[in-house]
Amino acid sequence: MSQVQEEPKVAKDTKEKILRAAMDLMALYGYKGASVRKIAKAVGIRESAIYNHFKNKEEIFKTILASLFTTPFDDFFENHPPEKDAIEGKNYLMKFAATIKELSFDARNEKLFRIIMLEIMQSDEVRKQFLKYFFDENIKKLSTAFFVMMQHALIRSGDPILMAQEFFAPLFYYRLEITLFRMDERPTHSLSSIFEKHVDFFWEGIAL
Amino acid sequence: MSQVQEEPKVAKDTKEKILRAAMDLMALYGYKGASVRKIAKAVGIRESAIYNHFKNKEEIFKTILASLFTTPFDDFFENHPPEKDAIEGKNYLMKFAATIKELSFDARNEKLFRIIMLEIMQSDEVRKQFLKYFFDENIKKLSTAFFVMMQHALIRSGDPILMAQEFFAPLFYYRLEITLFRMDERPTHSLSSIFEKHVDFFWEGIAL
DNA sequence: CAGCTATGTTAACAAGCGTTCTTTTTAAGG
DNA sequence: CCTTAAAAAGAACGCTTGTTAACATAGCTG
Repeated sequence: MSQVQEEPKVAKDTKEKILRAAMDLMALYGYKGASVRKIAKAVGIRESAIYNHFKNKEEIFKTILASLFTTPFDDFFENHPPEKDAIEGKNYLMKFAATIKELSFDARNEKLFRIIMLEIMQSDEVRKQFLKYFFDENIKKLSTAFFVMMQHALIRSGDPILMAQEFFAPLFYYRLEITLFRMDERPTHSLSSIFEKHVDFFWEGIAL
Repeated sequence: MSQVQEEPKVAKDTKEKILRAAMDLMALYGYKGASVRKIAKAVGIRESAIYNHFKNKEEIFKTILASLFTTPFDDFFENHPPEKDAIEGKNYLMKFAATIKELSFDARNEKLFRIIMLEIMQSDEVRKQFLKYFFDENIKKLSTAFFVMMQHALIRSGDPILMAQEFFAPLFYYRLEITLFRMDERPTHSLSSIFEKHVDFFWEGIAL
């Protein structure tokens, strides 16, 4: 019995340690700056031991990438399908902004965002995924929400996609600002209410 | 006669060639990826000859940086001081957006923007300058414009700084989108009218 | 023309990189 | 206890990196 957990315990442990260390270092120094030796040292093993767990450095990065773009937004739209919940109007937008805000102040998501920003101009894969999530899918879902709001005469009519971009862009902008502030250890508490302010301002501009 | 151009001709020539080559390569591969040897090869000299013109690689980068953040926005606000011209209302915003649009489709500025985005998480100096220009100064000037518009009852009242951020963020977002699209050789002509659309949408939200 | 300075080449350095090979250590199962 | 396989260490490889030193070659200035 116990056929379920057949895998070697320690191995999986260090494999995850490697991924965690690699993620930390890449979030700090980028793909190139996070050398195999530095990663190994952070884990507490020799660099050659890394190759017992990963084919090469790129595979480490690929593995991290795979976890990079999962769930952050999918989760929201699954729990709050625009077709149904967008009726809430401003409240729906507030919930969305609150999600972004949460992510902005979450340590793990901060690391992921850093890696994305560090490699977005270098890695085709990162850029592809970024465009897919941050521009295409996200905007598409949000535009559905605005379309629904228009149908229910909650907001003025117009191009839902443009509206979605206009709504999302400042959120992205503030999120980037927080990350950059934090890198210089500048305080970010003044930015903590900016997401709500954005929704207030935006809603006032579109509400009927 | 011709007393004007007293300086050594060839020297300044190659020094500028080095800067240009370094800028090209750094815009493509980042600071680390643009090795001294690659730069030298692009210029057509040996890597050691570089050190006749610059103390080290970092000095090359610093020199480029110094030219990075000059004038793009300063020019606009000098030619269109918000205290005087913001009376134009929507037209003023349209002019500002047009400037961003121009920069987005200008080859040289594209390179500068790439370098900024590539090094913003790595170089303290780049980040500092970026925050100064793209967030602080820019927003401050724009907020003056909105303040003037409020005084003249062209737009609804509110926090001018928030309004400036809300106006600028989508411009930045679209500009980033264009750069990313172009890296994948995706067409950007569909984005050429987005700046005007943004102004239209935004103005409708704040106009009285 | 001699000499100086600027600019270039050639060669080399120490260090770091990703990766591979061989050997040793560790842990588990029959 | 012995076998076996996994995981780690150690050493080395070929390569690239930034930088320096020694030397050559111009071109201008006296």
